[in-house]
Amino acid sequence: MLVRIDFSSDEAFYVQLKNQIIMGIATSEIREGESLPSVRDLAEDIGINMHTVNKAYSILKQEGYLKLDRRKGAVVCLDADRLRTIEEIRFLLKGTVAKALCRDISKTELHELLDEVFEEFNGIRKASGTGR
Amino acid sequence: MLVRIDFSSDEAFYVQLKNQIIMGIATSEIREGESLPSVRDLAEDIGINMHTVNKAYSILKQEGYLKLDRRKGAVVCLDADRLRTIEEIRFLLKGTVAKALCRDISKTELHELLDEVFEEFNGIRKASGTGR
DNA sequence: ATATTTGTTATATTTATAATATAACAATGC
DNA sequence: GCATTGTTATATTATAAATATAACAAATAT
Repeated sequence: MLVRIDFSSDEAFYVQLKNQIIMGIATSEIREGESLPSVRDLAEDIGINMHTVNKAYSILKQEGYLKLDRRKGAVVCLDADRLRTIEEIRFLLKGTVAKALCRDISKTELHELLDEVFEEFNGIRKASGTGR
Repeated sequence: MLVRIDFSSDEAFYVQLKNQIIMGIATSEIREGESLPSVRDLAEDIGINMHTVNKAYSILKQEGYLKLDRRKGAVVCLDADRLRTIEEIRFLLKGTVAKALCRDISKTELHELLDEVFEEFNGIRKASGTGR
């Protein structure tokens, strides 16, 4: 899977990496059971330090996106409990809605934008046997 | 308007302040044309440095939430162009949808969550003559 | 069996950013 | 005139990010 670090961004490298991996899982670019490159390989590939990659992997493990297996490496394994995820999403939406309200963007418009973003994902997502 | 800094949070003070002010505008706790306390007063009130408050105000000014007037102080003034805001919201939604897809949270569920968050805001928001 | 690669941990250093501390300036209000 | 406003400048401290080596145990490969 393709990863690119923006070295001029104000976002921390490990955050960029973490988000791109989540995006990769969401678009089925990388699927459940599949492995990511080793921390050393990926670090070499994208031009950052091994520990920075390790930090991203560790957080993704803690947040329930990866399982770190000695034989298979970093394996995509989505086993977080739904309730906590829903609370996280509610929190994210709260910030988004706040900004929308400040700009007189209506509830309807937000729903439309949400649909558009979903359409965007459907365009990128690859066919899958799992239904995800 | 009420502001409280969580000193044990991992979020930077100026980010906490910035988000709480945006939340305050969204809930009409503070309205367009109204002023925030001076950087020195607010800093004193919430127990942080003047420059940290100034940083939050400056960013809010740059992002089109405040206008800094010498006579009135930091005045709420929402004049950002809609297109850029919509792009920002689309970006935020993209991240949220990605996480939702990883957890098998459906489009319908997200729409429902969005409605719930709106309901939450409607509960908090105070009546206003402007329609905001 | 030996060598290599894996995740993982430890320690140290450098760099960047956040936060604080004083100080000062020009413009405004009282 | 005097206090307060946003604003800028400079310096220091504290924290976090990023890098650099190194090492260990477990697993894989040769």
